[in-house]
Amino acid sequence: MSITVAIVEDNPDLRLGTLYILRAFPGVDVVGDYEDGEDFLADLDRIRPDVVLMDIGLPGMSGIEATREVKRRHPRIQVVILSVFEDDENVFQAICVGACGYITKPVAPALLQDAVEQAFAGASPMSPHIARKVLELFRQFAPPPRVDYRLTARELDVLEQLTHGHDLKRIADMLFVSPFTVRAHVRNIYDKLHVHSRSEAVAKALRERLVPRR
Amino acid sequence: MSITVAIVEDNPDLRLGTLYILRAFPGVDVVGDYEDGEDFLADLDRIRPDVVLMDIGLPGMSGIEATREVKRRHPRIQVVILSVFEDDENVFQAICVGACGYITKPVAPALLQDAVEQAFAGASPMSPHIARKVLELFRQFAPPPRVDYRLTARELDVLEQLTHGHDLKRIADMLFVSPFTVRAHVRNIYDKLHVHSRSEAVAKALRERLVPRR
DNA sequence: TGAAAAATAGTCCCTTCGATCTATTGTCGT
DNA sequence: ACGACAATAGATCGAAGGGACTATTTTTCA
Repeated sequence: MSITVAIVEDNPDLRLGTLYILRAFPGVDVVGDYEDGEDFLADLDRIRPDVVLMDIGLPGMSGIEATREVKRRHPRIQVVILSVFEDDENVFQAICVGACGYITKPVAPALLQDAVEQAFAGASPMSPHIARKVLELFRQFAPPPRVDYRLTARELDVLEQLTHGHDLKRIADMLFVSPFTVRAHVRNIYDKLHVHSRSEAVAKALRERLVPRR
Repeated sequence: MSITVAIVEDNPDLRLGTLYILRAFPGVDVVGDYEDGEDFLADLDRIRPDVVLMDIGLPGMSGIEATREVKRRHPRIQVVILSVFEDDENVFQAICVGACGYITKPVAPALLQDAVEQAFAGASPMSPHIARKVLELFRQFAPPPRVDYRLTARELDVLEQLTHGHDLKRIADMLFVSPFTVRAHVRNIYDKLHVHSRSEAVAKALRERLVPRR
């Protein structure tokens, strides 16, 4: 039983090159090659490949959007991004829409075979440079070594309300205290965070995860 | 100029095996091998390797803890985890303490050389299975898909400055325009984001990643 | 059981902000 | 060449915020 693969790549040379390279490998069966996302998605339900090799820079819909649609319709299909782009935004988007791998072009033939097999086996083929980007992005979202500003529980209550954009009066109402009290807490928060305005405090609270993100 | 490498691995066979394998490669210079984290850290300031190959399951302090200390003292040192563990928790911890790569043992000699060179070059050597785990972990922390509020480039400039806590005058100075102009942009931002205060706009910008988080 | 810390409430003064306007210039796409 | 939109600049007014204070009550904890 071969691994069925579809290729989505607008550059004819790259598309055909990839096609012929994969044909050389036993165990891999290319069931379709497409020059844009629309054509591919029109065929998707019929061909149902195990693995999709997806370019990002396509005419019409982008490879990111096409990937989103693939995963929406067939979550078990493994999509590997093959792209010249390696900027944070594309990597981030690719992960978020459900790509299982990300390789920068050009791809050596042996790596291409590895990528298909790894993707099919439930692993993630990924270029080392991309992996680094993923790690860096990850650290942005993971709980960072949080600094202890010695905020009291009440101060954290107030700070969280500040991040919801409420003014002193509204916060006072929600916490059942006087606006003067809230103001006092806010002042203490400013001192402890070493900031001088509401927006700076809110930014620090969110960037350093002093309060829940949502 | 060789890449200097330190090895931390308690199993003598694996440690010496790794050592001798790396010795076979020109361009790589093993400057120390250690059987636990404490010994390694005692030598760290003296040997200052470019790359550390770190086991996780060590006697005494774990490789995770040792990695945290390495990155605290020398942030530019690249630590690659070599471990038999591939559970979510170890992968997660390794990333959080600053490891730049994660490879599961046993490691083929050629991969070992690649790993050292990639780590030194600012990339991240990572086994495909680990990469998959990282992607899955990433999606657990992934923020919601970014909404397009149709903010203009200039409005995004202003919004980003707001998240740094600056007031209108300072932002005006930095963007070389009048405070009135900044004020106008801020108003348009409020309209588009459907918010009514500075802190609410800042919170929305950071929570929904409309501006870089750091 | 005290002292320290936190939470509470208040005043005064000045600055900044937010809402609502008008208006000119520049740029992009059809 | 025109319309739509963006960027720029400005006025006015009341509301809210921020700095610098004081002061009482409650909680915590050694």
